[in-house]
Parts: sequence; structure tokens; C-alpha cells
Amino acid sequence: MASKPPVSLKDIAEAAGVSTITVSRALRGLPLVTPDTRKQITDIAHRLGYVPNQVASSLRSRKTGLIAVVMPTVAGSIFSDTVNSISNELGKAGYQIIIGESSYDIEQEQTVLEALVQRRPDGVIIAGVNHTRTSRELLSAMNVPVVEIWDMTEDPVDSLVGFSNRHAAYEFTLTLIDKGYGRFAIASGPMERLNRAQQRAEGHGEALKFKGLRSFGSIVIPHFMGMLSSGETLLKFVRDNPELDCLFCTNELIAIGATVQCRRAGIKIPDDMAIVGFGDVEAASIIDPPLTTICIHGAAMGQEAARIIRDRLAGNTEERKILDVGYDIAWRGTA
Amino acid sequence: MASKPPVSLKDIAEAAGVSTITVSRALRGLPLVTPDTRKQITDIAHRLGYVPNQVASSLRSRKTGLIAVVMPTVAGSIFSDTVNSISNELGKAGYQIIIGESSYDIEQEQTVLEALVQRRPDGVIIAGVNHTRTSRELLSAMNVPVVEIWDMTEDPVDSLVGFSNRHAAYEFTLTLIDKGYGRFAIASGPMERLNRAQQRAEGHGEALKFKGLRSFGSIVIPHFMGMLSSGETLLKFVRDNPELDCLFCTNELIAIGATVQCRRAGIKIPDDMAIVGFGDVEAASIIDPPLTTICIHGAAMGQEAARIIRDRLAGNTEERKILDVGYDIAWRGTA
DNA sequence: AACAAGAATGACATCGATGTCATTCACGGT
DNA sequence: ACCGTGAATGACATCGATGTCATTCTTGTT
Repeated sequence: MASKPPVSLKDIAEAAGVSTITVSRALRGLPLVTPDTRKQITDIAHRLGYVPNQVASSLRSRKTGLIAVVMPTVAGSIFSDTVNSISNELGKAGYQIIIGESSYDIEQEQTVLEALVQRRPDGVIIAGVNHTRTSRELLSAMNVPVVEIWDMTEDPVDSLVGFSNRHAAYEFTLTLIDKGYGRFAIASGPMERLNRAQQRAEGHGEALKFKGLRSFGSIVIPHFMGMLSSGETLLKFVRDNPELDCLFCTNELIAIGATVQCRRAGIKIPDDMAIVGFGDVEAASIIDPPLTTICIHGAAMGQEAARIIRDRLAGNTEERKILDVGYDIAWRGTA
Repeated sequence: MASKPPVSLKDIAEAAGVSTITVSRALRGLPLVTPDTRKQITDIAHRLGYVPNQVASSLRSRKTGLIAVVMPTVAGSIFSDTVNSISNELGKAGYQIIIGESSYDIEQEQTVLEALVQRRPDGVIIAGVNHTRTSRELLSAMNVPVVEIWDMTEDPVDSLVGFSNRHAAYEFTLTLIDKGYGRFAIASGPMERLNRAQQRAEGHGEALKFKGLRSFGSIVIPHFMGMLSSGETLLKFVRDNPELDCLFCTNELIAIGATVQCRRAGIKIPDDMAIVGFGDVEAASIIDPPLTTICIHGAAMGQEAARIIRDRLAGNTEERKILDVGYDIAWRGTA
């Protein structure tokens, strides 16, 4: 293993017979150096195999080129659209993202945030609007643009790009009732303290109440272990509750699991029972029948959030935005 | 927007009436400070809302706590298992990962690598063993542990955790032939210059040749636009080639798309024609019939790679490893 | 020829932590 | 009372780049 000391600006400066600052300017493309000088310097830099040290640059210039992204999880594909579009949009502007996983827990979120903040990111994109007091303080004390996404509130930390989970679930339920469904049970994934699932459940409940209906049960998958295994649990639940005509899932993956397992068990979807999801991941449209679900604009939220960060950092605006990207209902085969 | 200058070690040192270095040691938990002093310092740090500046720390200590991870894509779920297990395994040891996307192109990979290297990561995990000359040079010049994954070679840059794509495709094809299939066509995703798909195709071809069979055609999806849309293209191909008895896909997602679209079009899988995939993503087991495929140990590779990095950085070993994690064949419903 | 104005370059301090070596201090043994 | 020893603390230089202000060098103008 070769252990030569890495090449620095100083080495290039010496080789070129100029000062380090001139090298710095030449390599950064600043318009203050003669084309000749620049050419000579870039040649030498290339020959020596120079690799700029972004750490040093970050320290001095107070710009790291990093954007912190905090999501409940990146495993499933639910948030991965969002993360991808953030990454693509910010990548264009030369930013790199660092991801933290809150695991659907605001304490964990705080821990993750505390670690990320030490790297002095130039901006933060964070899922949800419900954070610990300390997290909120941290976020504002950082003095960088912050965009909360995937939820809605009157009182964001800074900017916000999201939609109302409660409202979406409420409207969706009303429409299902109009279609003739009336004996609902609700199924949720791990009950998060970040409480988006909670809000969806509440919206659903309010719609039932508004229509004078009662709920026919509820089930929670405490530990998500994959779609098929959740589906098994839900199949058992459905068999124990044969009076149901619609299983309202607050989580897309368990809706898919339920649909697959019910079909395999011979339950006819949607004739024997309807199943609806919330989220619209790609897998929802490949199963049989394809899942009827709330389509959330994950990629759009990511892109908008990234743009806000980008514009703020480019100094184009000081404005704080609140953007509601809404949702769509994808009527497919399960309801 | 409050714009107080951030709190540094110096501020704490002044407040506590000690030197900065003592503060540094106290906060890092080094065993050189009196419990009293430490207590006092941590209290003050907490009161002032001190957030350590990892950038400065990285510059001085030459340790960034970052591990660069370079993958062809992070969008699909194919590599996301790997990335997750890397992130989890390294997270335990206090490392943070920064991801780069090569988009299945070694030139792009080099570009991404050049950007990542500037952040002086403490280690690199990179998919594939085929890189540009410059990329290889960069990797070795960095002087940090490098683990290549998802492929196999005699001559890795440093360590390697993977499996032989060619060999897997070869064996899989032989087994399919033994099962009675004999009129194969091969379907691939975007033909990568990173050439894992290429190797799979070659392994498949060699098996045919070994058995004295010819190929009945091949099709490439030039731009992957989702499973269902790829599936449409493949459905058309299948209809144009009714003599086929097995569609050998070098890419999991297009295999899923093909299966779904063929079934929806009334083609009986596997009776009319078999379809096999390569990769085993979760979606493969929820479709009907579930996909017969090569099961690649993505999570295991990630974990092993992360461990190698971790051990090397902990100074436990200097050893370079080559690890073949192999593969399994998951016989499900499509062949 | 003198000078203004701008282009090109440089000197120096600085970002915030930490590695290294030096110093102070307390305490126990003889 | 003296000294050695180790524990606790501090002074100083340093990581590698860049912001700021100063200086030199052109070039054109009157």
C-alpha cells in the first residue's frame, strides 16, 4: 500500500511557482487568473493527481455542499421515490445528500439529527412535522433552510411540502362509503410516534362517524417483517371477521400483503371484500387485482423540497413556502 | 432568523475557565480529565447548546467517519437491501454513508467517485469489479479500505465480497435444461458497460452451447421505465416468438414485468412459457405465479463488506479478503 | 510622460478542532 | 524534607483550503 502524502494546493503552487491562492482560484474557475496561468496550473494538478480536499474547503468557506435528509425508513419503496428525486434534483446543483433514518420514532429522529448536524449540512429535508422540542430547536438554531415533507401543519419549522394525511383518509373513506362499502376495519403498520398512520386512522374514523357508521375492528402489525408475512396476519384477521366488506389499510405494504394472501386463500377481492391502501408504491400495480389506493406524490414532494432548498441556498429568495401537493385516488381492482 | 455565531470549544473553554483542549478531551470522553471537570464542562456545553463541528474534527484528525458507497442505482429495490445492510452495520460503528449512483456506466461511476473522494471518506464500498483505469487508480491512491461487491474477479482493487454472475447464469440455465426447457430467449435491461448483465448473458449462452442448444432470440430494454412498461415490450416480443418455452431474464424487474403482462394477456405461465429472473426482490414473490429466480444475497454482501471495512478501520486486521457468497435458486411458480 | 483604472497575483489570517509535547500538581515512599 | 511518579492540564502547531485586503503589473488616456 503506497503511502505518499496526498497532494495539496501548496504542492501545486510550488511546482507552478505561484501562490496557493492563485492555484485555488485557477482550479475553482474564478475569473481572476490568466488563461495561461490557469492552463499551466490545471495541467500540473492533473499530473500530480491532485484531489481537492472538500473538508478543508468546507471548514473555511462554511459550506459543506451536504443536505441532510431524514426519513422514517429508506428500506421500503415508500420513501425511496422521495429520496431519489431529492438526490437527483440536488445532485444537479452539486449537492450531496446524507441520509438519516428515524425509524418512525421522534426520539430516534432526534438522535439521528444530532449526528447529522455535526456535519454542518447546508440544508435539511425532514419527513413529518412532529418532532421533539430539542429537534425543533436544533433545526432552527442551525440557521440553514429546512423543509419538512410528507405531512401538513400550520406551523412548520421553516418551509413545508406535503399533504394532509388526515384529510386524504377522510375523503377516501367518504368516497368508499358512497360506493356502497359500509363495514370497515382498519389495518395499520407499526404505530409510529411520528403518527402519520395515526392521523390517517383518525381521518378514516371521522368519516365513518360523519356518515353514522361504526368501525368493525382494527388491527396493528406491530413489527413489519415484509409484505407477505403481514399479509398472513391480516388474512387471519379477515377470516375472524367475515362480516367485513372493506379493509382500510393505512400502510401500502400491508395492503399489498393482505391482497396477495387473501387472493391466495381463495377470498375474492373485491367481491368478497375490498382492500385499499395508502401510498401507491410500484408493487401495488403488479399484483392481482391491482391495488386501489391513495396515490401520494412522493417524487414531487422530494423535487419541490429540493428546489426550495436549492433556491434558498442560491440566494434567490428568503421566502418560506407552504406547499400542499395533495393526493390522488387510484381506482384499480381491489375496491 | 436568529444569526448568533455557533458555539465552539473556545466558548465553552472560556466559560469553564479551562483550555480548549481540556474541553475537547472532556467531551470526547478521554480518560484524562477529572470527573468534576468533565461534569462541569458537559453541563456548560449543554447549556450553551454546543454542537461539535465534525468538519473541523475531520480535517485535523484525518478521519471523516464517512464511507462512500457507489451503486449502479438506488431506485429499484435490487441494490437497496445491500445499501441498507451496509448502512445499518456501519451505523453501529458510528459511520455515516454517502451514496453515489453510477447509473450502470463506468464513466459516470468515475465522475461520481471523483466527487466522493473529495470528501475524504474513510472507506469505499463499490458495486462491480469493472472500472475505468482512472477509477482504479483513484481507489488505490486514496489509501483507505475498498470493498468491491456484487461481482467476482481474481484481481480486486482491495477486498471483494460477491458472486460470479456468469457462473450463476450458467448453472441456472443447465438446471432449466435438465428440467426440460430447450427453446430459450434472453431478455436484458439497459446494457450496462458495467457488464454484469453481459456476464449473465454469457453464462447463459455457454450453458446452451455446452448442451448443444441454440438461442431463440434476445431482446434488450434500452431504457428501463418501470416493470409494467418493460413487461409490455416483452409481451410483444413473446407474441412474436411463439416457439419459445423459456424467457431467461438477466434482470429481475423485467422478469416481473414480463410475468405480470403475459399473465394479464392470457398466456399461461409456466405452461405456455416459463419465465425466470435474476436477483430476487421482494416483489418477485407477490406476483402470480411467484417468480422463479436466482436469489442473490444482497443484504449479506452488504453486511460482510461493511464488516470488512469496520474491522480494517478498527485496526484489527490488514488482511484483504475475497469472499464468494454464492447464490441460491428459488424455485417458485414461473418455471 | 504621468497617471488612473482595472487585471492579476500575493500575504496573511482564519475556519474549529486535535496531535504532540511540555508543564503543573498532588501524593506516597524513603 | 526530598524526590519520583503519574494524573491533570495547557501551549502551540497543524490539518488544507479560502476570505480579505494589499500589492504589482498592464494598458490606455490625456
